[in-house]
Amino acid sequence: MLTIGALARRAGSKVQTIRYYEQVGLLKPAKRTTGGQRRYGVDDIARLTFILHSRQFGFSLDVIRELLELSSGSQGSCEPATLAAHKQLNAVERHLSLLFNQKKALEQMVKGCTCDVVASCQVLEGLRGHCDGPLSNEAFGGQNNP
Amino acid sequence: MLTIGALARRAGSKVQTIRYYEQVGLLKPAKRTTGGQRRYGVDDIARLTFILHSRQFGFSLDVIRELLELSSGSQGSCEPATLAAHKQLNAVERHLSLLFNQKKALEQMVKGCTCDVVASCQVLEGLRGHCDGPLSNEAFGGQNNP
DNA sequence: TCTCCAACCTAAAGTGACTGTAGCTTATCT
DNA sequence: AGATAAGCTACAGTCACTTTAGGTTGGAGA
Repeated sequence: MLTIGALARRAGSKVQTIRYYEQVGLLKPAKRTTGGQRRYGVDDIARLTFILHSRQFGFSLDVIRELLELSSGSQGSCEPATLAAHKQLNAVERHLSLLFNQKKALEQMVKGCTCDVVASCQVLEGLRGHCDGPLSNEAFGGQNNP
Repeated sequence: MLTIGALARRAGSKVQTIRYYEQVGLLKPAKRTTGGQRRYGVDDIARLTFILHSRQFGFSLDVIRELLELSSGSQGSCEPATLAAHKQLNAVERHLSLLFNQKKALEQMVKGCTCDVVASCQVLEGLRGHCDGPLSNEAFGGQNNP
């Protein structure tokens, strides 16, 4: 039986995060000592690990809730899981291309600025939007509603 | 003189966002009609545009506040701006590599899953962490404290 | 002039996924 | 028995908005 601190060290999370996951129903209410302290077993380690891994993949807590339920029964189709993974992959790819454009535009801005006074600073000019190059809106793929 | 709705359409933001930016002090309190409605001029368009552009680069509102102040005076060094841009570039690059690893791991997971039952689903297995491949923690570059 | 209604207003709460704080209690070690 | 690390709850704070509720204004058509 692990204390909450030991579980946190084991799984690589923070104590508060574990309490938070219990609070929002991702972890089942832990067993308690007579004094009211939480104690955890092997199942709890596995469940927390599942959640933390899923978070690293970027899944939302709501999706993780579904994945946990799916994973706990061993019967039935895994389609919801693969569907969620596909969706997440798409989201990550969209996010990636957005960030990549940010990176390119920032690089241009930083490279372009050889000045040292505000009046002619390429960075500030870029932010003002008085330029046609890769700093214009189009650099971001014209995504208004993400 | 533009209404808040016209300004929003012009600059490509939402009405609520404009009011929010005023509330947190990024936009100066707008002129008002006798009835209390906001009216905007050319300066306001420029300032809002600056903010929106900066947000597209991923700058936080606090940083944008500084950039605005810097930009409004034309004297002085632009070093704080280039410094902020460098920092932002670094942050974007870190974020990119994290996302790239997420993408690779998700692709592996999705590609690997040819099953259709929960018991042998590669996606769920990957989340459980019972595998050594690119789905393990190392796939994320071991970044615990970002 | 009257009426209508889209567009405006404020204040406050909600979002996601935690993190931090205050003030107290428990478990363990010596 | 006393010290103290680690635990507990409840609630506020973070960021950058978004949503909601309930009321008011401005301009256009009849």
